[in-house]
Amino acid sequence: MAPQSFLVIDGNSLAHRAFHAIPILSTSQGEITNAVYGFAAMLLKILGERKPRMVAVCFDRGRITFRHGELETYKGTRKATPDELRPQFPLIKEMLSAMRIPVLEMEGYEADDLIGTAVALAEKEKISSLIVTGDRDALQLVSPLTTVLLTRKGITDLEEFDEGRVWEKYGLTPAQLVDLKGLTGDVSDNIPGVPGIGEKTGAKLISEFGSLENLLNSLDRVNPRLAAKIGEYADQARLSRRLAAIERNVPVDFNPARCLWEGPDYDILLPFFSRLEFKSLIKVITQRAGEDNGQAGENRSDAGNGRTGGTPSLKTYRVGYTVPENGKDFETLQKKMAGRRFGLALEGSRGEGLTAAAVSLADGDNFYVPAASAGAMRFITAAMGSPRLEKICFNAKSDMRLLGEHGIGFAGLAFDVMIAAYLLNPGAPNRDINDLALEHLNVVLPAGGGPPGLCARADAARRLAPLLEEKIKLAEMERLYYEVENPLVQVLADMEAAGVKVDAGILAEMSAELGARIDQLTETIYRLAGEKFNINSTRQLGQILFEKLQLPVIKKTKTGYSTDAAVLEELADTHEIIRHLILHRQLMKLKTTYVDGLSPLIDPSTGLVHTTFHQNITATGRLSSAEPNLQNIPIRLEEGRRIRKVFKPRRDGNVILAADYSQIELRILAHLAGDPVLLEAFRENQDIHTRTASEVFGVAVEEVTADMRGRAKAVNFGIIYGISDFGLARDIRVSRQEAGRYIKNYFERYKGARAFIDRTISEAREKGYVTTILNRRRYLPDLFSPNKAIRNFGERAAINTPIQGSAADIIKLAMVRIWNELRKRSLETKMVLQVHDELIFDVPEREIEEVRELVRDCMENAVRLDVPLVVDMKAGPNWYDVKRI
DNA sequence: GTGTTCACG
DNA sequence: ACGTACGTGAACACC
Repeated sequence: MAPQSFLVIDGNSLAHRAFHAIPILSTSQGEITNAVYGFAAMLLKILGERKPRMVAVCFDRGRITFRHGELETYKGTRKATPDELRPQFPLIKEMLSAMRIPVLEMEGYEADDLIGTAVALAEKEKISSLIVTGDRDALQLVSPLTTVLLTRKGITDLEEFDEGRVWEKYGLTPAQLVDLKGLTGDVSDNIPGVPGIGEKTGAKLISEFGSLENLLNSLDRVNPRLAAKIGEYADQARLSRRLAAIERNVPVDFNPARCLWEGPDYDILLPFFSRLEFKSLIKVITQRAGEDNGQAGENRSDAGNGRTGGTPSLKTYRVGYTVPENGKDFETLQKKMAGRRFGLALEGSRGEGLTAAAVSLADGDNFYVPAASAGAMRFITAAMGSPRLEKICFNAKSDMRLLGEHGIGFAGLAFDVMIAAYLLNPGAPNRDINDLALEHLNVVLPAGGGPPGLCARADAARRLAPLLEEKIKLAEMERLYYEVENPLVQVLADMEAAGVKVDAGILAEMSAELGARIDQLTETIYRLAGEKFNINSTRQLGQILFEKLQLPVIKKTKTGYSTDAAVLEELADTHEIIRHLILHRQLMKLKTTYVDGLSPLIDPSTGLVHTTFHQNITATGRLSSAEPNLQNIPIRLEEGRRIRKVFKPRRDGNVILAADYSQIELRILAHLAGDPVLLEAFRENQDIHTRTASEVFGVAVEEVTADMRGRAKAVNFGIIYGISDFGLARDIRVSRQEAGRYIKNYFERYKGARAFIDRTISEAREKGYVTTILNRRRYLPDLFSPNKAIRNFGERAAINTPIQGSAADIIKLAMVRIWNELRKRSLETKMVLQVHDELIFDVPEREIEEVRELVRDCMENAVRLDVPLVVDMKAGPNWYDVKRI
């Protein structure tokens, strides 16, 4: 775009386009923001690419415009603005104000007319303009100085029209487009035109006669049938032309110079984006501001003094700091730190190791300690290891792991800001410390490390802690925080650091064997298909199965044929190829994900794999595991279960101990629901699925068959997930009616469960969130969605979360107690994995009995419920060959 | 980056 | 009339 340039945006058009192009997004509090997001994203993209000197956004104002004076039914067929979009207009205007972009609107005029007027004024001053809209009518404004960007689909696909492009596309000049509209009318604006004349005929006529008026005056030269029709509707055509013509002379007090754009007011825009949770846009603008800033670290004054190029600078957060250099400095610092909580931030990475530490004692009283000298390392080691020195961190576990690589211990975690923010809203997208500082402290932390960056982060952590602590207190999550989540940080750090031994030799054998079998299957599949293709490509596979081989289509995905396991299962009898495909899929999964996926993650010097446990990911309070994910190692099918053979104790003389809670989620349901039948079943330690079968099918416990028990088991799971007859039917392959009867019977026998579900949902609607037994909280904005499917989803989550989340509370509490107990007794046993309801230990044989009892005690007595908690124990030479003990 | 599939509790 | 069990992470294909 030329330097002297004016960007004019049709705000209504862009808002509608954004609304339809972006799926419904909402903040964690349920405010719908998709149009604001799409609008902002488009705007930022265009501003970044075109770098205009002036910007304005035009909006329609008032339902009745001057055009209604000409034609009452003008735009009479327009649909009302959707309910989800309407409240987003004020937000869009708020955003524009923060962007410091003027909004033009005027009673009785449409955005188009204001745009026409704005570019007309610009043209008078020889200023070039770029119009952004989704409305093709704007093409009539194209001129040597004015181009139009039309949105095509999505929010990034734009088509640029100058005079040449208009001619190419329509064979008409921009001005003639208005005449064309006079003939053809416009369905969407309810402009009549001449009935029976469409785009093709109309364009031919206008191009031949030059204008509508010329055509109407020369009807004798048109073929008679057409001429008669046009003659009959001549007045209507003239009216239509007037309606279609964009007004370029709106009496508006405006000139382009008023639209000089000096860039956003970041102090307003960033908190605004933060409030709407536009994390990605915050990234975009902070980055852009940084680039435009030129030399980092300097704040230029911005507004008012003429432009020197680029956007005004972002006010980044600057903190003072000192760099201790000699033994005396460290001594002074150490004294200063005594008895005070301090913010801590570490710099470095796995591999390069610790490079620096920052300590924040008070506003402006920060210290940057490069980890280069022996003196610095002595200081760091002493400070980190002292439990009396209370640390405030953001993601302390990663600090602990980093220090651990240098053999430096960590103690005295007073507060982890990341974990606290997670507890306050586990459903929110994970925030890094930059986001939290922006949201709660209203400051933008400097990007990058070094003294300013690291000290600012230590400082931010220190300042964030009391704010989040207060919120934790208000939400009554102090016990959950201080007795569970905060101590768990250290526990998880130790588990990760300990790692699990993996037998690389067995892994290599498995890889070779699986590879050979997969190759054989591949050959067979190619032969049966009659050609080679990529079996892993669902698209290519779909073509082979459903087009070439003409197998019946069972299910479609939104992009094509579904070929998932359920579909293949159903096709098993229709073609020999299917059973080979099923096996191929299964073996491929094992080889790529578990066998070959695991190998590169083994530390070659120790033979250990170190997963990362994420404590701030799930919406329910569970942990997750990644790189590698050791929480989804196969067990259900024997073929996959064998993978577990490679996980073994770290040394000869140790064994793997696995302790898992028996039916913990159903026990929690019994407790929460207070259902008499469930309570009795668990108090008498009955087989719960058999008991459920007996209740649902109305037979004595002794009469329950294996099949009945299997169905009852599915019903029990269904209850925990927020059952539907459809889902249950699909799972156990009975008719939907049949499934419906099971559910009905269930709730008749388990009235407490029914009451629990109803009570939980209505309470969730009232409060906007649900809670677990340790008062963990999950907000459920989905409950208030206008979309029924989404609302149902929210209701199922409302039922499931107290159950799944309470189970997470309980095992986390048990982990903390076990870790403390192992330590207190100086046992060598290491806790190495947690798999939601199961803990895995690496235990020296001599400790096995003591550890078994210790673990059982801590797990079974982690909390007191109205039903007993029961733990099953297994031990063996690897994770596969474990036997009950 | 998104969609599909599939492994676990 | 619609879309359907809850919660995750990883590999692959394809844009």
